[in-house]
Formats: sequence, C-alpha cells, structure tokens
Amino acid sequence: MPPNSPRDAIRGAATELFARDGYAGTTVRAIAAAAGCDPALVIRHFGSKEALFLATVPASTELARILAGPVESLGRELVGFVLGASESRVAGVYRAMLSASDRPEIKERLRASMHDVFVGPLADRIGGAYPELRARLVAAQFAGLINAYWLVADPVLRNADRSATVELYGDAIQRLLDSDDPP
Amino acid sequence: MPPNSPRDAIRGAATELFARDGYAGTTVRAIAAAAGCDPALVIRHFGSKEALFLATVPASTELARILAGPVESLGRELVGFVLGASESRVAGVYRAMLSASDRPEIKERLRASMHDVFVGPLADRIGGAYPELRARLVAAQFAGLINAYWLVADPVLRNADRSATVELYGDAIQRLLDSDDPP
DNA sequence: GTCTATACGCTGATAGAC
DNA sequence: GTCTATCAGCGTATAGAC
Repeated sequence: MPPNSPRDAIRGAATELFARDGYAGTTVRAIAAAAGCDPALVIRHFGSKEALFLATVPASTELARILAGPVESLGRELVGFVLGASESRVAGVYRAMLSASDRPEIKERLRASMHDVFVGPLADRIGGAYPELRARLVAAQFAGLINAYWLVADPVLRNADRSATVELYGDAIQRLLDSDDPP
Repeated sequence: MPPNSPRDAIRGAATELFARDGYAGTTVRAIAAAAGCDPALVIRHFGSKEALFLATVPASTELARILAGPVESLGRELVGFVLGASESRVAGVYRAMLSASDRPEIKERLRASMHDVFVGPLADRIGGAYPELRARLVAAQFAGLINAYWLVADPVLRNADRSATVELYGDAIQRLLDSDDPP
C-alpha cells in the first residue's frame, strides 16, 4: 500500500471533513474536491458514503490506555480526557457518529465500539455487583459529557472552572466504579 | 385556529415521522403524504423543513413536574422517567434532535431548551457550591442515559434489571445534586 | 486496473397559475 | 390557499477513455 495513494487521500480528506461538518453536512463531492479526484472515485473505492465514514473511525488508543489505568482514579481521568480531547480527534469523530446515528449501521458501530473499547474491558476490572451494567452506565456518563461539552458546547460547561468539573463529574462517575455495595 | 386545519395535520404528521425516522430520514414529501396534502404546502406553511421540525418540539410538562419535586429523591426519579418514557414522546423528540444536531439552529434549540426546562430551574433548587455547573452536569448525565437507552439502545442496558439501573445511575446523579461538600 | 464523464432518481425549495 | 412545474444539489451506478 503506497503512502500517497488516492485511497489514503480520500480517507484523509473525509476524516477531516466529517469531523468538521458532521455526516450530513459533508458531501461526497466535497470529499472528492479536497482529495483532488472525481466524486465517482470516492464511491468506487469505498462503496458508499456510509462505508467511507465507517472507515474513518479510528481506534482510540489513548482511551484504552486510560481505561487500563488504576480504577480508583478512573472517574477524574476520564473527565480530564474529555475536557482536553481537542487535540485528539475523539470529539470530532464522536460528534460525527452521533450526528449520523439514525443510520442503523452507524448506530450499531457506535454501540459496538463503545462495548469493545469501553464496557467490556472496564467490566472485567471492577468488582461488586452488576459489573457490566455499571460499566455501561459509566459509558453513558462519559458520552453524556462529550455530548454536552463538544456537541452542544454548552457555555455553562465551557466557561466553568475545569478542575471543578473534573472533581464533580469525576466523583459522580467514580461512584459507579466503586463497589462498596453489600452483596 | 380551527382544530382540523391542514397546518395542524402537517405538524401532527411531522411530529410522528421525525420521532420515528429521525430528521434526515424524514422527507418533506413523506410528511405531505401523511398529512394528505401537497409537499409545497409544507414548506409554504412552515418556511422550511428545519423550521417545521423546531415547531414540533414540545415543552415537556412531565419533566418539569419531576424537576419541581423533592430534591433528595430526584436522581432516581429522573432515571425512572427515562426508562419509562416510551409512552411520552420525550425519547423520540430527543433522538430526533440529536440526529439533527449538526444544524446550528437545532443544536442551539437543544441547548436552550435544556437550559430553560432543566438547568435553570434545577440550579435554583440545589444548594452548595457551583449550583449551575452541577445542574448542567446532571443534565449531561440525563442526556447520556437517554442516548444510551433510547438512541443507541444498548442491549446491556435494555436487558438489565430496571430497578438496579434506577438505583445505580440514580445515586450517581444524586451525588451531584447533594451539596455535602465543605465550603 | 484507474480514473472520468455522464446520467438517474432522489432531496428541499421556489415561482406562478388556478 | 392550494397545486403544478421546475430548480439546483445530493448519493450513486455505469459506460468507456487512458
């Protein structure tokens, strides 16, 4: 696979545009123009716009690294990751996936990747009752924060003291991680 | 305003279709067909598809009632509301709004209604430090649960014991509501 | 094999005749 | 007020040039 192949150029342009303009806001023609090729080539290489989008979704290694860290400080770590995620592409990708989530295949991919990188590994590491349910609820909190901070971009959150957000929301997540319930 | 006016027929059909098929999945022509009129009439009455969508977003009285209830049991009340929201239209509307949230005006409406019916009233009712920030974070948890349960429809959540979800996630919300932090 | 040109059936939206 | 005709743009498929 040559590094400068048109296939990579298309995927690179698509990654950028999807993250910036969302799924519906990005046209196949715009991707082709940014990649310097014909629109038909985009479809020819990836089959469909939806398949191209799914090919741009990366495997977040940084998130996996955090989830593999110490459980007792995971809540605040996760919040810190979300608030500082501008450099990585996690926010844009998640935003694009949510914006396209009426498509069944994209919704399924969203669910599957959430389960594979988040719920599954986390459920294995926390004790107590209902580990998988609790891991999934932590993922719900996590997605809720990304949603509020990056997608809705609520000013209350954006202007708030960052360390206060980390402490407050981090501890609320931590409550679901700690297994202090009686059996 | 006559009760059986075509304007109401259009809005009624649009409300149903948007909730069922999402924003992008609902066409103006399908709305017109369901309302028994011409597609051009839909645009002529509401200006645009986006304006029609915004006109279908209701003011949730049930949620406002819960938020006005006792704060000490609000966490579990909110979770119970989300899990049982199939009868009301809250889930479908939220789902449709999220699916259309790359449109700036719809995103802004999502933020504004979240603030007006949720964050604002709640911030006035909870004590302690950072009341507005904490109320906004509760809203983030709330949206995260709707997202996971109704939009992603994660099987882990859908098959989980309902009362366990209410207790676990409700208590995680409650942690943000209670103001037991030192000043 | 890789790419371009062209076209098809859809979309949301507009202008103007009844 | 309501419908007809029509627009430009969309994702996509295919035929055929290099």
